Amino acid sequence: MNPQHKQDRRWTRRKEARPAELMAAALDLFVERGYAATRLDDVAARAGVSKGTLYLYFSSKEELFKAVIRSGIVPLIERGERLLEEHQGPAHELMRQIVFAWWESVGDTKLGGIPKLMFSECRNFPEIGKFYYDEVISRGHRLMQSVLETGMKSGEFRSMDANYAMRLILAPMVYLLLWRHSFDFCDSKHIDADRYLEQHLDMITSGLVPRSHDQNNSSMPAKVISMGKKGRIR
Amino acid sequence: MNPQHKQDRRWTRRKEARPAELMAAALDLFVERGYAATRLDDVAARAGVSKGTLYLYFSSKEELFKAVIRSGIVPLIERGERLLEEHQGPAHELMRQIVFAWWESVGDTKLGGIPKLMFSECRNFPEIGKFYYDEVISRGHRLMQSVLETGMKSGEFRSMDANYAMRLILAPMVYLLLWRHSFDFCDSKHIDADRYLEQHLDMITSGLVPRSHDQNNSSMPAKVISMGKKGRIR
DNA sequence: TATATTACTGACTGTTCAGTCATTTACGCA
DNA sequence: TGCGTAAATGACTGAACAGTCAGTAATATA
Repeated sequence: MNPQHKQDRRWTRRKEARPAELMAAALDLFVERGYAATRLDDVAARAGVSKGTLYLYFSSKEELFKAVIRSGIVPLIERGERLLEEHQGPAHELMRQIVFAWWESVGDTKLGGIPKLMFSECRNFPEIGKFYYDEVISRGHRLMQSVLETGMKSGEFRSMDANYAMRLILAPMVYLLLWRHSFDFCDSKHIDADRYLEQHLDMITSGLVPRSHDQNNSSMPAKVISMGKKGRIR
Repeated sequence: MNPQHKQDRRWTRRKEARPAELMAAALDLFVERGYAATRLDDVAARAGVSKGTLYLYFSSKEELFKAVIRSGIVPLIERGERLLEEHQGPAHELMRQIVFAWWESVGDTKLGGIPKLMFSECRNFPEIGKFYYDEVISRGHRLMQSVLETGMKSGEFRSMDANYAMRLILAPMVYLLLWRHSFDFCDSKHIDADRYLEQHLDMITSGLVPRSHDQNNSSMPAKVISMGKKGRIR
């Protein structure tokens, strides 16, 4: 009836929605192809606008990239920090909670592509790299290190260098993410993330070596193993 | 005296040496800037030739990239496999040996940039990614998994899923490499690789939880910790 | 020393793509 | 209903760069 029906219009004004849509499209493509190989024409097309419109909202490709990173991760790290503040009870429980919460909200999500992107591009964009390091990585590090230190103080964990331990616990988690976004497509044995994380938690708490009475064996006690030629455990 | 002295020549013929020099230059620049951001003019310049010469030896940028990857890693994985064949004695010793040999010959070397490169680019070059996966990653995986299975059979390690354990042991190693080639420059606390690897070996063998008599504590036994809500240890 | 061969050069081409801007279209408001 | 303005367009520009090739200079051979 109405000759000016919505369908007739070549486009509509949607000032409010554009930035978020453009950022979502950009995240998809950056993750899929990497920064350099992503064309802004494609980003615009996926967001349903023309390239000119993109430039109304972002002044350059680099600014768009920054915005994507910023908006993707700020809320997440804050959530982790809240978990730490509010937690009561044993440290290993908190650790477990953080590991799986992180996987559900980042790893198993589109956002999981951001760390991969940052690892790939941070040398080409040191400024963004520094931003990501300060706002995400270092805060994540501090978070996990606090958990460990709490556990060591209470005697729940044996005492060791918390800085290195923190890195060794986070490494397999981040590595899983990177793997998913790079070589997973080659891998015939697809990794079950829950099982991987479960076994990770198990290994770092129990170690590879059998507990004293678990079964007979010819192995040396753990202490000796850890004191090889370069033994440096302070 | 001699008017045709070597210094007077604009260039000399060095057919044999060119490919290796070009590949070395390319490795440097690919690692430093990534694949897309590396210009072939710069590669040629660093190798002391013109771009035309580069094309005498490599038919395209992608072919050059492949050649760099291929020549860098083939010898290394073979060395690891030889270690496994020849080894006598406890598995943890072999593991230790592999970890540090790998670090010395790859991690602490220009070659250490290759894994970073491959993680960054393998989605853009699936063919090269597949090649790298088949020739390097899967062989590395098989190697470490054999070590673990040997140790489990002898009772030196407690039995668990060797595929996942293998990944969890390799992850912090590769992660260290990736870190070095990306965020390390942001990090005020530079990681001491030996110490990191040492603590890694220690943690996976001994775990975080204190041994029975180490000290009093309020922690739960390790078995309980590993059997949380999603317990899936087969 | 003269000639043939080929490693090497570097200016050139064609393409791709970030970023621009004159024009067109939607829409709030009088 | 028409007018002003702001949103959106898409053809265009200029720079960067992979890949080419006609020409040049080093070296082998005679």
